[in-house]
Amino acid sequence: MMAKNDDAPPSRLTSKQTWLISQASIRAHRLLTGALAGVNYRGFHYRLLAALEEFGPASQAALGRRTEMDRSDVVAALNELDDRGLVKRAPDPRDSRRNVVTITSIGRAELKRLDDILAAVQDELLEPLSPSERRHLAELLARVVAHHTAD
Amino acid sequence: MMAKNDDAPPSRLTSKQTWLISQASIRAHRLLTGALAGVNYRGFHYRLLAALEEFGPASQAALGRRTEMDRSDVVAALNELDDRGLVKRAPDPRDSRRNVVTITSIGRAELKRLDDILAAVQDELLEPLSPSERRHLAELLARVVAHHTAD
DNA sequence: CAAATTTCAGTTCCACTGAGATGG
DNA sequence: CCCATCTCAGTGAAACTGAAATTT
Repeated sequence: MMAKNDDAPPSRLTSKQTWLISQASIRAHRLLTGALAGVNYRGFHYRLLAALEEFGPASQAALGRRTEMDRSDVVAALNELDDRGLVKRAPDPRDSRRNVVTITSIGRAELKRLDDILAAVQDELLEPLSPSERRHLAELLARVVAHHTAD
Repeated sequence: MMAKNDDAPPSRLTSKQTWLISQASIRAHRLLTGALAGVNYRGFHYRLLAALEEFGPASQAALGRRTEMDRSDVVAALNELDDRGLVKRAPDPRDSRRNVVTITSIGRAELKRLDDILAAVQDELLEPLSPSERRHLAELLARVVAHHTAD
């Protein structure tokens, strides 16, 4: 007997906004991790570099809060960035419990390179949408996210 | 020294659609798993019941394809549904490699109950959006997802 | 003494892989 | 012989937990 098309998901799922968001997120995640893996980075590397470049030197605990990473994972990720010379760690003279983490000039250059790569990912993800539709999507999502974000 | 607000994510992230989608997906996932956990279900239970109710009795392999679940996980999830009397498994008389899985009347009743719960979740997730905005969001996401879905 | 930071080691959860048994 | 199915056991990654050491 011929193989039927037995891989279509049930319409109960496909009609739900939660499902659409989840599917879109899976696709976005794939594009993103794929693009970063191509240049030997992971998402949290970018998040850490972005936080350091925007807010300046910070403790590891503060970086964890900003990037929503676990304290243990921050340690490991910073080890890797340190090994590549993208960040520097130094003891905080004002609070010796802390390390002050600073982005290096190499780190800034790499961040710029990653910016370009991620911009291309945004473009690829939203290819079927017009510029105004992309803005509208972002605005709607931002309102949903803000509404469910506790302060 | 006063604690600064050191938990805001970098704008490099918050401005990216991939980030917004991912954040929205995390929120949606939380609402969904929370609501289902409240009545002792998991997402894949609903997906399996929905597939069975829409497409009729199916083999476990086919269910795995439809619900995008791993073959191993389908086995475990069906064991649970079977234990609760929501599905029945019987050997396929036409192909004895297969089990034919059928939803029971109890299963249908439970699916209805879950439908109501999930409808409430959609509503809660999209609370800040008007009906027409919700439709627009769904339409934009559907186009993005379709574009990145291989046939 | 209570709280915060860095770090390591261990746990838990999930998705997936491999392989055996059965059968088409 | 090759492929599909069901099942279980095991692997590996990711996020988190606990606790120790240090300092505020």
